[in-house]
Amino acid sequence: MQYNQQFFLEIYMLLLDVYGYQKWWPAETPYEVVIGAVLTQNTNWNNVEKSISNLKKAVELTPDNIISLDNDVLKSLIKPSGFFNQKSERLKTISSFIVEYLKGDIKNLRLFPLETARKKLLAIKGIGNETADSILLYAADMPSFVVDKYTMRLFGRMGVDVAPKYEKYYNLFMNMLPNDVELFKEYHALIVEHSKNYCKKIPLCETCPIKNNCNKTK
DNA sequence: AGCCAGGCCTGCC
DNA sequence: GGCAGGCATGGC
Repeated sequence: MQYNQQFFLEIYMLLLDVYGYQKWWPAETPYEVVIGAVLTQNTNWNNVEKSISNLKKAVELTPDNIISLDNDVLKSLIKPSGFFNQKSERLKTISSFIVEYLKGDIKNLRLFPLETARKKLLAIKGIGNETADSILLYAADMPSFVVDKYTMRLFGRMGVDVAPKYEKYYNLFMNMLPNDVELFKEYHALIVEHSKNYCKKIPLCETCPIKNNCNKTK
């Protein structure tokens, strides 16, 4: 199919019109974004909220406090969001990175060029593409588009045939969209909001509000 | 009752 | 470089 800058902006406008501003990421501080980005790996956000609530009741959310938590305590606090053995370690690793290389403030990622900051995050064990880009975009306010399974499924259905690699989708969005942090934030949030309800199974497409743009329903 | 959720790593080919 | 398998809980 033919797609260009206009196509990607049209889909954005369409989603915005249907769902309205999402105002992502749902967190009180940039560091809480980091916590949520790790905890939501392959996990429903509802479960992540339980974990974050548990953490907040236990300590003030700072990298130092998370590092200081006993491992078993940390695991029990984040238990609702699953994979707690891996995720407890990942939270400590990223927190140590923030303390050691960013003077305790994830916002200091902004001191580096985007490419450099991205590579630093991806070098951390347990931080993959989506988690890194979520942190860059929503915690550090840097223009790194977040691609997730939903994004690939939705745009794959619409005939964007760069699947299935994250890198290819990432480069596509980075090249096709104006370099605008607020646009990136809202676009990803809208894709998620849309995908929670639609684009799962073909029968759902019958009532999909943007089905006219989807190859599968044509 | 299964399937899925805002992934990532490892090991094998 | 691609792909299955493992990781774990809670909601529908």
